[in-house]
Amino acid sequence: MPNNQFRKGELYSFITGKASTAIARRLQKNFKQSGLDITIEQWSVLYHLWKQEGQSQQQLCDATFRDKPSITRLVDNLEKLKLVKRVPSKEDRRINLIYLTKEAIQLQEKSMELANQTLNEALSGVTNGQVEIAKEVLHTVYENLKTL
Amino acid sequence: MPNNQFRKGELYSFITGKASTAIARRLQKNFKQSGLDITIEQWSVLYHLWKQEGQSQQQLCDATFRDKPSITRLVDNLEKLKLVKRVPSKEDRRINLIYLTKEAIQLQEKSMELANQTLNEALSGVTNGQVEIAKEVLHTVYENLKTL
DNA sequence: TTTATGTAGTTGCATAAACAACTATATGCC
DNA sequence: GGCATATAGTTGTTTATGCAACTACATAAA
Repeated sequence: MPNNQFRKGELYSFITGKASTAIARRLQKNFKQSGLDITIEQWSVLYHLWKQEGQSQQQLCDATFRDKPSITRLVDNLEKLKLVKRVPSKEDRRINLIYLTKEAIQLQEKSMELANQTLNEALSGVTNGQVEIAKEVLHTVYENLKTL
Repeated sequence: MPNNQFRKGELYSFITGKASTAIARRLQKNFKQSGLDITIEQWSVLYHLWKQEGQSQQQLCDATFRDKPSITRLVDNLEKLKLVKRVPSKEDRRINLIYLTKEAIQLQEKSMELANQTLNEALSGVTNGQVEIAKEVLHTVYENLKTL
């Protein structure tokens, strides 16, 4: 393990993920200031449904890297907010397909604009080349660890 | 904003922090397998106390990027586990100084070893140069956003 | 057809986070 | 000294996560 010694120094910031916490908080704050009353966790589910609605809860688990109970409850809360609807699949009665309401569809544009704006605040002073490498590293880390 | 268009592509992975979630889960799993019965959040507080004990709760807030209620409750739980003790400051009676118990001191070596091992699992296949750049980017993001 | 096994989703419980409201102590100014 | 203001920490409420245990349905083999 040749890199071992080198790497020991600053494991803390990697493990605790202060940067992503900071981005999440800032996005939440920007949502609030614009009168958008959803959590970032709820937004992260909507994000995948905007790309493709009618996904099963299991598909949302895989897409958002959450376990099944987490998605059950996020969908519960999104349903209470009248942003999504559970529709039982006709082919497989175990499955709920999740569909967006009109209200949720209307949230897409504004919230994606806020997300982009937040990301630009976050990455101010960072070059595209650096961003690319950071993305690669984070992706590799995720790939290395995603399998339980 | 010349980089705007470029950056829009993959905001999602940045914002949701799947990589740091994955590291945190893996470390938690490695703790459990070694019979270490603490959460990563508790570990992150102990981490700063191992470097310097007798810090105030406010100092721990700053160090761990958490708000005061979060630290109050983490210290509550660490106290229940008999890993730390609150000692009222004699100079300023508003302040609690947090000290480690013998049990907590004994946890340091094993848990840091597991943290290093987890980080090496996470960074397998990533070069030192890439890690350095990723660290810089994450640090810049944190600096850009840390002020509420 | 029955039985075993796997998959989708839910519920209970403990821990943690964000935010607002609160208490107690300290500090600085009149 | 007395009052305003700031700081340290706590408590309540809502939302979210991780894990284990559970129900319901599907599939494949005996």
